[in-house]
Amino acid sequence: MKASEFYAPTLRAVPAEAELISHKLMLRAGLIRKSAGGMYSYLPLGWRVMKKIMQIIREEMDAKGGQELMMPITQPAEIWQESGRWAVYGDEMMRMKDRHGREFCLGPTHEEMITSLIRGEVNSYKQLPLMLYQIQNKYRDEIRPRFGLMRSREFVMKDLYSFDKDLDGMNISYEKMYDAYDKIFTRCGLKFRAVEADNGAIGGGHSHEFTVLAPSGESSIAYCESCDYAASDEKAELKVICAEVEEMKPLEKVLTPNCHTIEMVKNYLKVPIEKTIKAVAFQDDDGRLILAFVRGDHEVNEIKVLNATNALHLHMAEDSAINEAGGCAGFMSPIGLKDGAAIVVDLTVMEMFNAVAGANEVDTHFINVNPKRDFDAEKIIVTDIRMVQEGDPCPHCGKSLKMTRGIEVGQVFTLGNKYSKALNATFLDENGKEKFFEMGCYGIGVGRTMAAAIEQNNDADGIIWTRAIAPFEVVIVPVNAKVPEQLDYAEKIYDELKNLGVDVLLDDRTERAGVKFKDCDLIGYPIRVTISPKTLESNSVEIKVRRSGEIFHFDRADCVTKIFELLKNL
RNA sequence: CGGGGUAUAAUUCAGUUUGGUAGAAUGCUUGCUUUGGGAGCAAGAUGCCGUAGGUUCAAAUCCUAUUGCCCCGACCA
Repeated sequence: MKASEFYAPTLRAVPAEAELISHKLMLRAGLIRKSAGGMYSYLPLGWRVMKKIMQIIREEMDAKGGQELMMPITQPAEIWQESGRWAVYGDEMMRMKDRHGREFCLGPTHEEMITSLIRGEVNSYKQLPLMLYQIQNKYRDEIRPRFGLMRSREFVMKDLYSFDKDLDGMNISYEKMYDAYDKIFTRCGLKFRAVEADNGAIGGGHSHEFTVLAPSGESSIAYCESCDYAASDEKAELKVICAEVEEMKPLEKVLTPNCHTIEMVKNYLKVPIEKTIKAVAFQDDDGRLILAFVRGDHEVNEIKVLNATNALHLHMAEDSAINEAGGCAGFMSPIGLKDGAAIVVDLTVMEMFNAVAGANEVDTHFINVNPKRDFDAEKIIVTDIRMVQEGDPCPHCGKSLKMTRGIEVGQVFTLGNKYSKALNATFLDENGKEKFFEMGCYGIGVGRTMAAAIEQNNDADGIIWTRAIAPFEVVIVPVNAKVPEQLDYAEKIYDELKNLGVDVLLDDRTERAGVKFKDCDLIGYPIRVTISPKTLESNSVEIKVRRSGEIFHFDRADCVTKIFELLKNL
């Protein structure tokens, strides 16, 4: 490809709409343009990257036995009504009617579609397992689209669905996909983690989110550097932290005037924060009071509290509800509460000795609280309800966990028979017995993967592509394309590289050298080959590696081979 | 849906307070010079001042409504 004929409009000024580095660079480098909130055109340069990522995905899907197909974007309401999700999906679904008034939606996902396609056609265990996928636009009318391709309303997604005859088969399919995802994101040159996720209401199986590590990401994760454990902050399991065993002293009430925060209590009583017990009061939708207790330096994880109490939603409790239960805001204690409130105590709290806790009276705290002795075991729920913190021990290997932020680029999920059951999709097993398919679904956000790659690989000058997904692997720059010797020389190297199968761009534009260099850095081609009067004179070429900034001078005779070798490590 | 911001040239932004002929830089076109890190000189083209009402002799500017976009939050997974 010749740059003089290639449509790659770069911008000098940073568009005002972009906040995120990757978003700014995608606009400046001419990869994408916005048409409406959360809707983007992919320009030739951006689409080249998308196609390379899709190709990697296809190769890895096919390697696991996946078969590509293509389903309609527009889906009839009936199948969604059948699964019960037409009503549930809400405003996030883009809906429309045809001229006859029939209802349709633009597919936010394709479980219903693929299941209705399979049922009736696949009716024997002999046809299983089956893995079908497509790469297609998805539509989700997000409340707040943001960060360019990170959260958009129309986006390219690879979605694969697996069908198995039993749970063992389903788990094998899951493992295959997990492995494929690992290979895909590794090939894309991303630093990522497979993060343990909870699949909530769907239940029954496993779920992992593949998360690219980036400070700008929307999800927060805890991970271990010593083993491969990683989990989202809300899902990270935590082990008990045992305090040193002490002799239990008698429980005692002390006055703590105006000390309604842990910080104040700690300072007033001059005790370390690890010796205090903190209370957080919630109410659920039914008005039930839920009291959560964690160590003073810990934070309550609302999701875990939710799960421990089977509540649907939590909000901060009204003072009146606290008083009714016999408590006192700011001085809450599990000791001496009336029945009715759910009391959830973190595991670590139970291991504390001679601690400080509220006394359910104004300006009063207990000292020498020993939960094992003083809490009424019958009335409390003891479980892990704290939020993970940097330095917490890894549940797998015990080393310190680290916290980071990340971008979720893919997810693998087992569905069991949720959809096959809802849509009555069955087959006959070895015994002639009718069974529901055991399914799994596996998605990758292609645009988000591109954005994440940029987010993770850039500098002040622009993008730094990994060779595998770079729009071009090599760019050849004759510093003055008006000089025939330079252009001829460049064209010969261009042809030779092309013959070797290298994806190469010849920047034959008659721009000044500075403009071309700036564009090269901005767009981020892994290797730049410069042709100038100096290199012509010595019959050589100058090579610049974008990522390292290294500069090499190769003889004309073997430069093509050397460039080819260099590429292998990029 | 709540809070905040914003809308003027292809892009980034002045101009709005105090109403009076639409501005700059970059980009674009043409010519000459220049050619290893976003060149110089000269000549150009480019605007429903988001939209709709209102006030006024006169509105980019004041008033009302409305819409788009950006950020924070809630919601959703």
